[in-house]
Amino acid sequence: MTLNQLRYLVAIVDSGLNITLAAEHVHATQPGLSRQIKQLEDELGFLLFTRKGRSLTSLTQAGDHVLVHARRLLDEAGNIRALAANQRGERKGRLTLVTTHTQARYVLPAAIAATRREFPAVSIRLQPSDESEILARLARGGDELAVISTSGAVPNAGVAVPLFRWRRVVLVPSAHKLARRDKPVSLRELSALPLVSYESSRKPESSLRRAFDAAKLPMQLAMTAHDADLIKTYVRAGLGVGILAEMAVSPDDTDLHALPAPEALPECITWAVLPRGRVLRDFTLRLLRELAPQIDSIDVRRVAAGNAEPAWPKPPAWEDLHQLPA
Amino acid sequence: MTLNQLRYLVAIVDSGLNITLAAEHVHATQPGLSRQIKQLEDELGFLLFTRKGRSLTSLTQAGDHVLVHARRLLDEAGNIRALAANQRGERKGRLTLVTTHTQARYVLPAAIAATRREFPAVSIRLQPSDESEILARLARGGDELAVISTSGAVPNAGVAVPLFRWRRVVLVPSAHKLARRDKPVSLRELSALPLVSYESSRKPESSLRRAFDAAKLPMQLAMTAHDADLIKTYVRAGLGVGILAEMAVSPDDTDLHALPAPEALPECITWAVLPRGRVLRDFTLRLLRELAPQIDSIDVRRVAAGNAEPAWPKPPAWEDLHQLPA
DNA sequence: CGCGTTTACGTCGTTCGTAACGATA
DNA sequence: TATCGTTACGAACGACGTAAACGCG
Repeated sequence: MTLNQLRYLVAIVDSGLNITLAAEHVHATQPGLSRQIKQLEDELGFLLFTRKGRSLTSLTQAGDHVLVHARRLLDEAGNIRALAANQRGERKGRLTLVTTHTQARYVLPAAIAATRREFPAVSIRLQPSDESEILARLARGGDELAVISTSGAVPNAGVAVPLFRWRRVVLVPSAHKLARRDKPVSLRELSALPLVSYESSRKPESSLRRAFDAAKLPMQLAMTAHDADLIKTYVRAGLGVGILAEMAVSPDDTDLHALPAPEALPECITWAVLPRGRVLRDFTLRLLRELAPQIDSIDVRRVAAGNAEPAWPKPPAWEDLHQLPA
Repeated sequence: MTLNQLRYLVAIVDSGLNITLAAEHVHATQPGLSRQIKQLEDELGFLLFTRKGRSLTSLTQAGDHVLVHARRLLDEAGNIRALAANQRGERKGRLTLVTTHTQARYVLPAAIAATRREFPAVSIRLQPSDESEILARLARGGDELAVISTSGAVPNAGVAVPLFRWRRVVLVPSAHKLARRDKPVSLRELSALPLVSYESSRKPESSLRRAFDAAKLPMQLAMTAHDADLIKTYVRAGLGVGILAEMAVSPDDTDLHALPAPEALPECITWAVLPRGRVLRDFTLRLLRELAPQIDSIDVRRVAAGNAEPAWPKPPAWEDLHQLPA
């Protein structure tokens, strides 16, 4: 059993049992992987894969168990390497962060820019992903950091660090009658209007939907999109009233008007989620500090390593974080 | 970075920074270890050890961090090997269990004998250890299983499985006046007598001591020992009244008489403590089943692997477990 | 026939043990 | 001088890549 054999094992699984593809991912040749897997199977004394003819069809049950431990083992190897890179002040590396479109488009750019200014040699890859897939991806390993929002609840995966609080806004074209309102919009008023919002609002557990349900009011979803820009576009087109995150309205949107959402729509929190037990590179911490200045980096390291229980300060409101610089 | 390099690293640390000694432990030569460590240091880019002249004086701070992850990594490698051994029905192996004298002498023999009958090729090593050191040893890894007692509280290390409940007995020579008593002994009566008990009774947190403190009665410890047999010997010699675990009285002790301890002395629980996240060999589970028939082996596997929260049945009383066979 | 896996073969690198050397208390 | 770590050397093994063969759709 060698580190490489285990690396090959997970590479093959992560490549959908295609050894040739896996070989490219690990920068090796296909026969090399085939042989190492066979040797590993010989050593362990049972088959890791079920085979049909010459190709792999699935993991055996035992192989599945081995895989779990192999991933953890390789995680620790990665931790040692990260530790070492930090120790010798290595300033280059890769930072994969998986998040939703709104975060990627409106929240992260400034923070990423600042991080890259300090670590120009770090290659940052942004992995846009569906709400539901993000935490699964993180659990599978490979990604360093997820940024997601919830309506208050702590995400139950990895180590969740609360970054900031934010509210929704009601977005209408400047010509819309609501644009000339000074008193807040009520949920009842919204109920009468066609709404344009995020795809996730379709889910029954969505906090938007739950707010309407709680008030026993119907909700008319005219259309949904994954993407705040699309929502704006359709609001401009007069398709309906936009409901979206306050971070997504920019001063450039002069043809649109944003109103505070009804109180009945709960405040949301944006979280950074780190894989549990992972050693963070310095630049990851740097990015985190940029996103949430109130967080102590030492604490993050301790909690992420599993050496302390989380006790985070209450996250500031997005508005407060971004009023001064604007 | 290879598995061997990390193995050598922990071997050297566990051998007190003596490379020659470590080399014997891992069945390799001393120059081999020296070189591999040097290569590892080269690859990581910093020193793992501080050196004075040619010999190692301590781990560097970074080395200490690496060590933590190296141990976890090797644990996972061990898990894979254990998994494989189970999978192919391997019936030989090693089971190191660390425990106190009373457990080793009076509780474990029957269970170990039964396990060895089923797994004759398994070499079981019993590691007697001080109460306080047991959990530390377990955390350091290497041992598969600890068996310890508490007065109710769940040991806060690894995965604790409650095996059985037991009470203390008051042990006197047959000629002692207490031997002809039929009503229970009170704490007040004991308070007037010189006691012979376990070494651990000297600690302020000992449940024996706390019982006396709670009753505001003085406690006279005539002598203490680690060892139930020694306690019996000194009880025979008339040094005082023995206070010991009910498991430690055997029917052969015809010259001694055991009375139930006062109600004020709380019931104790004997626990099996498993390292968290470890894959258990079949024979380890077999031993556990022998010690605590009420425990479901599948549950133990799940909880030990960290895939479930513990929900153990209430452990039976030692007396009930052993009345029928006796 | 093309895709993907296995088998065959030769090379290169690496690890390891033996043995000699060096430093230290 | 005994103990422990480092350096030197040579042998053996093992991993890897190239190239060709094999099955399956």
